Amino acid sequence: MATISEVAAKANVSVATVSRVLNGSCKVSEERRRRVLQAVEELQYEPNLVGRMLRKSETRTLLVVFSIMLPDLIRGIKDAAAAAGYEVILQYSPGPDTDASQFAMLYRGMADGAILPEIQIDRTLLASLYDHFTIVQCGETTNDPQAHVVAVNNEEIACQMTRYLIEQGRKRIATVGIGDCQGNPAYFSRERREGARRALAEIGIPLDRQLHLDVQTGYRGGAEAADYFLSLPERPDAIFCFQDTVAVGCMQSLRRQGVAVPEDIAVAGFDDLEICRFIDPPLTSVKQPFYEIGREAVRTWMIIHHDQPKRSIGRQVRLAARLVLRESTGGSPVVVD
Amino acid sequence: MATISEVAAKANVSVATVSRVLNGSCKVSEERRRRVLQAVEELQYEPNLVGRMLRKSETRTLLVVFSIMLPDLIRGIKDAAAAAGYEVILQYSPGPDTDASQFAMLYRGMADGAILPEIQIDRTLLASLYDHFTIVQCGETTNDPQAHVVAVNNEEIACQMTRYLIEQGRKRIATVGIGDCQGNPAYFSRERREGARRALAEIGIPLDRQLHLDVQTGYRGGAEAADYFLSLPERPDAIFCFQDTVAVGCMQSLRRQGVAVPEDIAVAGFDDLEICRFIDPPLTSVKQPFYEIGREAVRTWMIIHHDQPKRSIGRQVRLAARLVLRESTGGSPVVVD
DNA sequence: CTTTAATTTGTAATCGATTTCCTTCTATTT
DNA sequence: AAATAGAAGGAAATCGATTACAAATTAAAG
Repeated sequence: MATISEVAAKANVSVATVSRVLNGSCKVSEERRRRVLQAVEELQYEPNLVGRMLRKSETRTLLVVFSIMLPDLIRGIKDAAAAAGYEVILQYSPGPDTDASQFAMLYRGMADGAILPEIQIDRTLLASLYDHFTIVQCGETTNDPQAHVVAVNNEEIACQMTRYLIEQGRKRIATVGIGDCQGNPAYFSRERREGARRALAEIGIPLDRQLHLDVQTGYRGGAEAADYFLSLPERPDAIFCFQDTVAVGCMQSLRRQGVAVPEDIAVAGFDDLEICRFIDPPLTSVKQPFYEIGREAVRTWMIIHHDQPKRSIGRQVRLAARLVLRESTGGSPVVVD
Repeated sequence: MATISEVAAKANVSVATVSRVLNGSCKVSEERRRRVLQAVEELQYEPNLVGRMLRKSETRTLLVVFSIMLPDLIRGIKDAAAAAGYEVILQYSPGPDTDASQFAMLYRGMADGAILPEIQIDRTLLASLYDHFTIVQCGETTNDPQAHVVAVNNEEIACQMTRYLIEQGRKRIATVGIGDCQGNPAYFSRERREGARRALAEIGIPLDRQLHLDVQTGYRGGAEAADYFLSLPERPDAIFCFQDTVAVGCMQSLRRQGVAVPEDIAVAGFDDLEICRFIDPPLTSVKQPFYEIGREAVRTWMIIHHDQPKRSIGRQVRLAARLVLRESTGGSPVVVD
């Protein structure tokens, strides 16, 4: 790989001139500019990012730590970052709790800040990240007024979904949320459950503790939830899972035990992953605008990073989601806006 | 974030001494070492990777460009990289063809080399990558003897799967491979198809061109394949898809059109993703040892990078896969080693 | 008690880029 | 033709770490 001095030597100019040609400060004569560009071409020169980062004390790189792969969200992040001249580096953090090791890139100066999509993380660790860097969370929410969050309006859309289930004649409506290792529900689960509670309250049904539990993310968690509900003396007639993978696992376990979906128990999910259309019965879900969430998260990051005095009020963006109705909840399949 | 000079100032030593304490060259007096470690502790100092990379002209970072998310594979890569003292940065490259922009990190000096899991990529681009960097491919294969590849023995295991389908009484066995935008099949598809061909040849059935096609990766490709097969005058009685997502899409389309799986048509997949156990009927598949593939890919990278003269013979590692038999192919569900 | 060897420590160069500062050159004005 | 303003380009500092080399200190040997 060629360096700037090799380009300078080949073009017979100083390194300063090469840098000026490539970075726009346009006080370079046409003749020299041509020579430089030709040398760049011939040597296939690409400026070394490490050198630039060091000199500028800025990496122009965003760290994205994700726990579940949402292609549209990643695309939204990448597109918005590219538009702002930033690189993106991804870190995969499996498991319900994200630990400090995932942020080594941040602490060691390889990124200017981070976007945390759908990440559950210890409050203390999160606070220390906020102290040192610009951090934007998305998907997962929080009640911390200083946090920067981009997410859908969980409570509202969960309320709508629950109302829809009620319209379909369901009365014993269960919910399955996502919890971390210690069994604390994710904050988005609380919001969604609150929406469900509100819809039930509207028709005078109080919250039945038995019908609401939190599991770990993934198919297995859904299967466990189904087994639990089937063990109850009074089974639910609808199960609203706060993630599609959980709903898929739930449906599988119900079917295996001879329970018909949606006839005996309706099942709804959340996220509207592609799999929803490809399982049997197709799964009713909540479509999150993942691409827009990713894009907004980066825009928010840019705003905070450039304009914001440290540790002021958090910026919280809520986007609209919509119901996607399919066969798993009975009724006729439509998309409700 | 503190720098090495701040640590040096606080400990009242030179920066060289701080570096020596932290990098092991152990000729530092106990007294000074203690002072340095205390300053490091108090300032929460973490060496800046950008500075280190520049000085050492080495990033100790691997770029991983992936097109489909395989958690175990990523874990295998991360674990092996960490064991060798390397960082990993992920890049997501959706779509069937990976273009040069995904490798900017490499060309701009942010990584020493790359691992390419399940990546389909233009030969010319790949060759130019091999010219400049240490590259290891995994999952996807190639017939280039200079390439470094870690993968399962596709032909052998596909042959076994096809034999199993034949044992189950199937005779018209179709295959669905993965192709890129131009319709060229991925190399792993060719290998798997050759295995299927061999198994059919063993019982005297010649290859029927009509029964073998390539689609784009994902559920939709599988649905398209199913539609095509159902349009044939003589339908197949088994469909062997070379990716699980394709098989899932295929089954959905078959079911929607009233075709019973496995009674009318058996379906088998490849990869043994978690979803296989959670759809109905559970999907027979080929279990790839993804964690080991990731680990071997990194080990291979290290060997090539440190020992190898440029552009010598490629290192090709083949690992064993095994059949996972479930209801989608009839028969009794078992795992065959 | 000196001389020499061994060990520890600090100074300064280095990696590749950007940018400040200063010099050189050209063009304009009087 | 001289004076001055303005433009263009080069030399050198800078970012944060590592490390070769030189200097300083200590230990060992005579």
